[in-house]
Amino acid sequence: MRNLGAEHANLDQKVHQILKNMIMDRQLLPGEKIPQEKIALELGVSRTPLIAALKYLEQEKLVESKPRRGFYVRLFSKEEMVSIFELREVLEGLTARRTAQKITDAEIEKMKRFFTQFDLEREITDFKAYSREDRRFHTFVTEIGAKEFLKSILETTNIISFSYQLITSEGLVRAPNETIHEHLAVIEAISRRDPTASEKLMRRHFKKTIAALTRDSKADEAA
Amino acid sequence: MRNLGAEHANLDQKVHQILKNMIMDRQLLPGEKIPQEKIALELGVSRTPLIAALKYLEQEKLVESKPRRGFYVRLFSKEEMVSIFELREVLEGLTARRTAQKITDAEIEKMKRFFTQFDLEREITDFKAYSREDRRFHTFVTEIGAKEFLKSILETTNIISFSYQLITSEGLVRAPNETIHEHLAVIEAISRRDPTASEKLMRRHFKKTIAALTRDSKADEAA
DNA sequence: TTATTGTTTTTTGAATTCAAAATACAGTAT
DNA sequence: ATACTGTATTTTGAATTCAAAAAACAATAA
Repeated sequence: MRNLGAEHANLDQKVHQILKNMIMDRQLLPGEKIPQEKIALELGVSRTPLIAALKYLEQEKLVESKPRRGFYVRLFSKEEMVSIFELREVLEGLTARRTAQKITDAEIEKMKRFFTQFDLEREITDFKAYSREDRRFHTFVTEIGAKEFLKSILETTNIISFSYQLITSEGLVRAPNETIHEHLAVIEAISRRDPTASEKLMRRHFKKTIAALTRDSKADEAA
Repeated sequence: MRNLGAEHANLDQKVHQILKNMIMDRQLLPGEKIPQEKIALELGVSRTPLIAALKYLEQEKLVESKPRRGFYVRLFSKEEMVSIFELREVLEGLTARRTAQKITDAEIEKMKRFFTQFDLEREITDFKAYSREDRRFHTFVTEIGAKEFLKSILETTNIISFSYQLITSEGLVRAPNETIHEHLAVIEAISRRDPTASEKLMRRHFKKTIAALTRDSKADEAA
């Protein structure tokens, strides 16, 4: 029962971050009800900042409120997942374009080191490491290319797709050996500072994931 | 002092909508501080649902909270406005594509009636009517093409650009006689059910607005 | 006059309280 | 045993309360 109260000026963000982590770590499962009294006690705060955080998460679509019932961890349908990736397709496409325009030489060097830990000749089996690198890469591009606004929107969709990856865990949406080449192609285009190609490649990358999601079952790709 | 309390199960949304309207109607001006006690009294509710609504608006970027200072109506820099339109460019581009795929015959008929009130041969001088029609048209397309997710994001960006139009009021970003043709072209492409053309035209429509915004001053276009 | 310091008032962030609604439970009837 | 009804408990949505911080103001010093 770590006591957070009476330390920071505004508890909302802190509680928000903790809840977000709890959802991502699957301490709170999709569909599950969120026990307010219990969690408030656990964190050593009152229900007030907790509810504020829950309402924030509701807008982020990570949580759902049923009136007079309480808050529940949100559960995504496949249709919604497709919608989320469609969003990322256009948004991160735009981001890639801007990144190609703004990136510095030093950042290019940094970017080129992404995914170098993986051997292209062999099959990539460490899904966890790969999806972590995936996330780090997309975050990196976003940091450079997105203005405050876009970033806050992308953070939402990012986190959602992250939580999705954990859900279908073990099997990612697509095989790393397939997607790594797309990632490398994006890196190459941004390194060349080619905005149009960067955007196109980033969108293509997502389009393929969308196609994979749309193919009825998902039994095939993992191995 | 209309009393809202003790009527609906959840006051947050109601207060939220009222505040949103107050901002759009410019009863609360950009940069101005929002007096909580006063407004709570005016609406006949306590500060609790009011603060919840303010936090919602903060996520929508219509309001800004300075810790220990209170909430202020947000004021947008030109750079942010460009960022907002860039967002709309890709998002509504995607929406137009989906609309072209999903639209029914009846909806096409409805859509074709947009902007018919204006005479293409003459100069359009009723900016207010035109920008209302503009908003209605974009909302119409969004309704059809966007899934819940996209829609909630577009609502934010939409409303922001709306409030912007009021700010530069009188002079819109671009002259109606210029933009009306782009609108008609989008309508035509969607009527043909051509997804690619629809997306391209919608994006081009926004690209031009972005270009206009980027051109240093805005003294030229209105007349 | 203009700064500077100390005091009062206001306003915020958060806890607590409270009534209404929903849920869980127990006892009875079928 | 199962269904139904009425009561107790829990939990929610919202008001109220409270301490700490900020702003407004007044009095004094430069």
